[in-house]
Amino acid sequence: MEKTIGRMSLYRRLLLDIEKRGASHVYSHELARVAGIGAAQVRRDLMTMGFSGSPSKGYHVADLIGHIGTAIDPPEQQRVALVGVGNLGRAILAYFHGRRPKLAIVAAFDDDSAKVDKVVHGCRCHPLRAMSEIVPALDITVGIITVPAESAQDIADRLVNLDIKGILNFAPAALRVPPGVFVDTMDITTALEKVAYFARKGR
Amino acid sequence: MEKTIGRMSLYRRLLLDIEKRGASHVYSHELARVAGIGAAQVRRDLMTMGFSGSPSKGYHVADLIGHIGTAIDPPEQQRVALVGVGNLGRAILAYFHGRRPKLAIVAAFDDDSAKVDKVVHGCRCHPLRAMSEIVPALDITVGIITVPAESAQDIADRLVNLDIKGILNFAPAALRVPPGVFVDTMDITTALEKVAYFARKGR
DNA sequence: TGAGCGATGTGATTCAATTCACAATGTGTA
DNA sequence: TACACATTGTGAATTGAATCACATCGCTCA
Repeated sequence: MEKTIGRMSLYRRLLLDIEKRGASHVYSHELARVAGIGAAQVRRDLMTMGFSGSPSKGYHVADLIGHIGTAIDPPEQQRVALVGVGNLGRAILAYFHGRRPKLAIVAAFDDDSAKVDKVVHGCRCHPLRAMSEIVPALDITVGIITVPAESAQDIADRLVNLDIKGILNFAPAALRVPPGVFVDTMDITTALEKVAYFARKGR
Repeated sequence: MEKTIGRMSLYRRLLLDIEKRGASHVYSHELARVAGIGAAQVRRDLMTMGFSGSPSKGYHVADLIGHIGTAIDPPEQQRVALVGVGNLGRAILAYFHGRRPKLAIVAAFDDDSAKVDKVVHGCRCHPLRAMSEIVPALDITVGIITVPAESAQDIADRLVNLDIKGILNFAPAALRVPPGVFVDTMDITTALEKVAYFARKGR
């Protein structure tokens, strides 16, 4: 079901597009085509999420968008901290700045004195030591790790101690966390090596 | 087997660390622990790659590093183009700059006139129209897409026409490419939404 | 030398994700 | 109304990854 959740966010983006084009209904095979997957996959996903369409009209676009929202959006604002204000950290701050009111990066942390107390893309940068105060105060439940591999585990441990429940990790390191904390690692180096490999070998 | 290839790159990083600490051999359960997975998984992966250890000594670290290298590294330099020199594009250029001689980003493309002909983190930025000349001239086989979602499919089509065989896509869009072209999409928004979801709901 | 121990290598199994295939259903048409 | 059609919803089959479990091997030590 984890994969299904991941696709919901994609479906919603595609549906917003479709809605903008003025269509009120969409067939599973249409949504599948733009999502680049099979129609059965789409129907299975929507079934898993408890959404029904009607035979011969398909799925009601606006309803489905709403349904996805209630299923995957936080009911009220969910707050995120970003640790490591390097190039990648700044890119992520820039990307999310003001984009999702419901899912906002509200604090950044970095020990580089050139960055501390600066406001980067709408987000103030604090020293690492301030984490233990700011994370609980702002009720932050998700962390984004964009520090070098060597410090990633240490940062993860500290975030876990501060009761963070989800981590999006960009460091090329396998984080170990206790059960109950969800981690997704996006390892860009590994991804590029994999793409390069299959570009050479095929499949 | 795609997953196995993806883990090889991780194993190598961990093994380099282990080697640095002076160990000449490593057990599957040790490697598994630092990789955050099961020991059987590690053995299965190494078996898939045709590497053998010895019972009671484990795997020879230096040999294994070498074996992984010949398995997943390009025999000679493989060249990569990056399209879209925004915040994320720059972060990726900075990260890979000079890091992998065998897998080098050798050209960047962007139509923003403030960027064209500038050298960004060791990589010259060309206008998009120059792609059709530069990509074949430099024998580039892999593309990284860091443009907004709207233009991602267009860029992918152009790269495919220029005979690129692998694409690492950061745009939140499902790219459609002909068979024989490998695509990996790293959708940061979707990933963050997924992490936020499981941070709230658990598992 | 040979018995015991702790690894590896791997067939068999489990588990999850995807795809198939078709009965059930709503819509349009005559 | 009744029929034909295209689509949904979903059990069943398939695929693929991860895990289990154990026969086998190589050291070590008595």
